[in-house]
Amino acid sequence: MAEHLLRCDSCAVRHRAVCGALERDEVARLSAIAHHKLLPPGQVILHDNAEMHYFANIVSGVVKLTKTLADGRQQIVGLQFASDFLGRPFRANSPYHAETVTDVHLCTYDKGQFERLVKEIEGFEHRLFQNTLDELDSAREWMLLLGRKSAGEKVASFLLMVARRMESIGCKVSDDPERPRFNLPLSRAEIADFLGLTIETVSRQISRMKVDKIIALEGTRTISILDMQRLMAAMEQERD
Amino acid sequence: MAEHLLRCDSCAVRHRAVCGALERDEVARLSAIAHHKLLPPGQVILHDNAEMHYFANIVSGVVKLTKTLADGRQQIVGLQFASDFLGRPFRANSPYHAETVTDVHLCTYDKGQFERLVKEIEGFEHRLFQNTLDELDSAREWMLLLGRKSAGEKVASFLLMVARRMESIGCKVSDDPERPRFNLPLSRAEIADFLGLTIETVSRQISRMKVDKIIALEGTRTISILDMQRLMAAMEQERD
DNA sequence: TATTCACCTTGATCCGGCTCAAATGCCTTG
DNA sequence: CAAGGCATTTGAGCCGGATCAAGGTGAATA
Repeated sequence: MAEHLLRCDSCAVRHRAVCGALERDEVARLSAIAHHKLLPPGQVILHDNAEMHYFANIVSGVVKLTKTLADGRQQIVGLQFASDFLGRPFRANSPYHAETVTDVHLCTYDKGQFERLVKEIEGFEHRLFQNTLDELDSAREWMLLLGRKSAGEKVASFLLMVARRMESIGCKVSDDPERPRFNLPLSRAEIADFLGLTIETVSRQISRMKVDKIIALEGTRTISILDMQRLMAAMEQERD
Repeated sequence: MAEHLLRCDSCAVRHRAVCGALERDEVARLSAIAHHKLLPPGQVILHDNAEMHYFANIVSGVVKLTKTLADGRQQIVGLQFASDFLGRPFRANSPYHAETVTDVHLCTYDKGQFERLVKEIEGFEHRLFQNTLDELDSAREWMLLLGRKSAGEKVASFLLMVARRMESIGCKVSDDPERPRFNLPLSRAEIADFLGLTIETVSRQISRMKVDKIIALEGTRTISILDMQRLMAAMEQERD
């Protein structure tokens, strides 16, 4: 656990991610109890059902939430990006496992202190609640994907989701909105675990999209979307 | 829409399902704004992305939440039983479709009045928040099932989930905890949509469990679990 | 430059669950 | 009780994605 602990002094901008509706002095109160942690890839943040001792904002990097069956089959049940919140207010533990996917910069808060602030600051819990509703929406969106989409549709949906997320946190490599270019944060194995597929199937679908000139690869992690129209068509839209 | 509207006068017990931590007089305030609705099976409660005009407690019956792809493939993303809450506080609309599965008795609240009460009553929003965290946990549990479990494991998990839910709301038919007996609220088609399978596969798995003497059927909807041990083994446990 | 090792791709084969088709309940209505 | 109509079961065959098995690639180390 080679974690660096730094004083949090100047990340108020990031704190707004959790508490956008809060007043300036309330953000300051949050900053006052925050510490920073820098974690390498593959670091376990939270063991299955273990007690959680802190909350955190992701300042940069990607965290995966996973669930695993007794025989080792694994499913990624959530992906958290910069500005996402990590932790379950007023719950002792969580029924899943959280692990860094890339280098991750966390802004952490002691559980007790944080929960006290949540109670004291008007509208704070409301905001966390709305965050959780968003997470629930994404989870259900992903249930539709897992239950009903083909391998090709799954991979297309995944690439679009990552492109959108990377765009929104300013991690895109290119500037052309019609031809996004970005670094995949996940390995093929992790993509497979997210989509309910095998590594081989993911690889084959990506290769096919490359042959079809829908995407281009540089190395294995940098992806350019060449034909947004066809990528979106490959995803199969929702009705209504 | 053959809906019956009744005055809600004596369902304070049910209201506690939403607001268990509330004081007696606060429950009374909730009762004061409540109306009852009786809906037949197959009734749409909420269209995809439509605006929602009310909140509701389910007093009895089962409601399914579904998402559908453009070509008609459907996935059930949530099942709500008696005492569950329906609606998204402070959200205008929902990205899914809600429909009755059985006869459903709803205790409904006008959106505006309800949200006013949520703001006024100390701890009410907190409780709704915790409910939503539970829903998020179930959704993620189901993602593991959809992405990584085999057909047999899916059906076993489903039967156990329904048995547990029916038990907890007092809808069991038999009293032997080792040999639960209950009426399946869902058709084979709905089970398939819940598990990401086809009708035929669901039917075959159920038939196999019948042959294996793990369960017994009376008609097509009444199920007895004969061998809880083997049913739980068939489900494949989670690690940790 | 060579070596290693982890990750990724590609090929060949297999199989679980899907599709298509038909038969069998089971409830409803006359 | 018969007839009709839906839900469910059962069968036969197929196919998408899994599995098994080599290769290829690229970054880190020697």
